[in-house]
Amino acid sequence: MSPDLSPSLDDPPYLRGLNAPQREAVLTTDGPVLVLAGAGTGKTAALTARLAHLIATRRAWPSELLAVTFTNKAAREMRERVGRMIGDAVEGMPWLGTFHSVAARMLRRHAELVGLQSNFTILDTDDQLRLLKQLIQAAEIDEKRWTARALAGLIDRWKNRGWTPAEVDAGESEAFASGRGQELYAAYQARLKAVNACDFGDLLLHMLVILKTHCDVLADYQKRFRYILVDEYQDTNASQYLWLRLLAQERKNICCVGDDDQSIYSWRGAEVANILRFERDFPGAKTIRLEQNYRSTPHILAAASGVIANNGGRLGKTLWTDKDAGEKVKVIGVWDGPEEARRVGEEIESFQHKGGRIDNVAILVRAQHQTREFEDRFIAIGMPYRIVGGFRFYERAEIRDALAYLRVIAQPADDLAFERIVNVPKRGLGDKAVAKIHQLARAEGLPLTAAAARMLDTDELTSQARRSLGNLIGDIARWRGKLSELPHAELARLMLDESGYTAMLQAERSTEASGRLENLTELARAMEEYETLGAFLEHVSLVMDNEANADEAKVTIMTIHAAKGLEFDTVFLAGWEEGLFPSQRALDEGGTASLEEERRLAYVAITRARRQAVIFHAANRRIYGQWTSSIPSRFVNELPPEHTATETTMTGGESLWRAQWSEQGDPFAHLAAANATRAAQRGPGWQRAAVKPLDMSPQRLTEVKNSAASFAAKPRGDIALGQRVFHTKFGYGAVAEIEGNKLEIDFEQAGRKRVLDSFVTVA
DNA sequence: GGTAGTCAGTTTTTT
DNA sequence: ACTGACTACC
Repeated sequence: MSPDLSPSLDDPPYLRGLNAPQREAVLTTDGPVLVLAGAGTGKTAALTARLAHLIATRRAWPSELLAVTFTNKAAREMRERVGRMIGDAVEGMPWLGTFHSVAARMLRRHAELVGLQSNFTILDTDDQLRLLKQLIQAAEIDEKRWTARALAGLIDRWKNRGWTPAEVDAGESEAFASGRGQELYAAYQARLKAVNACDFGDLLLHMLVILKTHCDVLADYQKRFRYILVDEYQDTNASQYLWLRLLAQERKNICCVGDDDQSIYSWRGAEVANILRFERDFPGAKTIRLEQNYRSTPHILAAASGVIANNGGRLGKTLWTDKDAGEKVKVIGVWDGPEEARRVGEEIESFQHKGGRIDNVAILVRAQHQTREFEDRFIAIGMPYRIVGGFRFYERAEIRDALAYLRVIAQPADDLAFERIVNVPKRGLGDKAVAKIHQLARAEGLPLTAAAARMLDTDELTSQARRSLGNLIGDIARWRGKLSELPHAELARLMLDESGYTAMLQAERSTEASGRLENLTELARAMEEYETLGAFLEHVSLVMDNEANADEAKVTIMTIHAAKGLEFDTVFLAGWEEGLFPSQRALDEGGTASLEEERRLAYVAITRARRQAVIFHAANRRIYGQWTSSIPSRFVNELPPEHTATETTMTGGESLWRAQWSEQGDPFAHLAAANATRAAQRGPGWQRAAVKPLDMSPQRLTEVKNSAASFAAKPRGDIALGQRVFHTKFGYGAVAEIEGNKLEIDFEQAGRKRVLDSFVTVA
């Protein structure tokens, strides 16, 4: 059945203004659909109309639609636009969100199936690295040669591919510390489970494992989701792909929207192959191409098309527009970085004098460090600017500290949070004391807060440290008690005061410190918008964006990656030089595949412009403090000359550079994407297993809350009264009394002390 | 146990 | 050039 695509007066509002392919994308509701949407072709309009259509025609209730995006921004935009079409019904769309937020929502309902409690913590990169570092040290691996960052990257890659530790083969494992990668991955997962936490990759991987191994859970979701909608499909990784394929298998009503030419995230696991083989994955799939561009002028489109045409293996689209030709793409060669910044500044000023609004102007760079040059210049000339990316609100140290306090209260097993705050502000609990607590926690299998509480009954710590730790533990217990009485924002303020954190910042008396205090006030205020502390912490870990001053008109400076999905009247594309863009790393390591991704980046960059794109390249650039001469990017040469206007500030002109520049062949012509199928074959099959309903009763939650304090002592068998033992601090002694795992020992040098049995060895 | 000075590693980034 | 981590000192 083919839907009627001709516009008519009876059209519901959501169809108005859509062109024929867009209407087809909306009205082809059943069966698999792939929408290939080129840059600026009204993809989001079609997507939101499709959701509205499904709801308006009663094909599905809002709660029966699964709609996933990659960024919170895209999710928010979709929610708003659907809301405008269908009104409040959008409130009932719990499954519209990012992959990670949807997966987290699911995982909280089934956490126990992978050994977590439903209030699990979602770790950020910082926590993750600290944890991995501990594991690397514990495994006695040289942490200089094998860094935590490298391991984190590797584990992330494995998770992106949908591999649990058991699915990592020896060859892959070889990639870290001579084959110990898998072992460390397994240890990491065990530690995460022990502290009731997971990382971003786990949100998807755990859900994938659950769907694979619990077919009743899978069947439930397959039944629930009548229609599935996926945005930016070219950015999905293997694990997301497998997750989608499982969920769509039953009804096969899956609509994926994407553009293979805009796939720029392979370095974080995205596999363009997913979109390229959609028709094979879902036989009978209908492919719809959106090719009419509503954004850019013909010159800009032609320039972008000319560049991207150099890539192989594309699905192929021909963008067209009915706009007037407009201005050619300008290519400007300059002497060095500072001159580039100066020229851009001048161009913007003249744009301003002609009546242009500078919030319609963006400077796009390849790498974050390039933003500095522009920042310096704009400060000098008083041009208002805004740098997107960089430090986000929730990544600031003071915010992370405050969050760690909250996590210690909300999630008793969260050792990483405890470690972060144990000596912030300084309370005389340094590495030595923390190491002791760690040792005990490990020996007894306790969370750190519980181990610390136990430690207070002993003479292990110096009296000063003990007093200090006692106060902290007492405070934590008190705060936990207040959790049920006090609004959580109030509790946060109370904690920051009572812990001495605010006082610490006040004592600093610097401008930064007062900014930090303001940030903390802001944090507490943000908390008021959330029902529970748990909901707030979830928001923070999933939605790390910074919504601040958007009022004043400013020039936007950002990376090309950050600009994806945005558009501006005028776009300045800086640093188009070999080694910078395409990046040296892409040239050295990734072969053709990397180079093609850089080229897609160039395509994304050019297509951000509505009216004018200006490309810069400098002859000299300072890289890591060294001045280096550079040649124009090959992408400059790929621009069709009839659509560009070239200009140079150098004598001799651009031909000088072109003469130096010679075509470079590519020695690497391979890149395997062979792993997705492998993971699918490896699955443990469709085992039957009972699913316990999630217990969210108050009793259960209290149990969880108290569990930190209620671990039973396990006395060890090799110690009896009178046993001669050795203690690293107090030396040799004889056991005088035993009470559970607490010992009274008469030490030969130090006298009688109370210690825990895990600190002594039989002498 | 806390603080000041020396040395390596430097894309892109969202969740 | 810059940042973060580690070592040497107080």
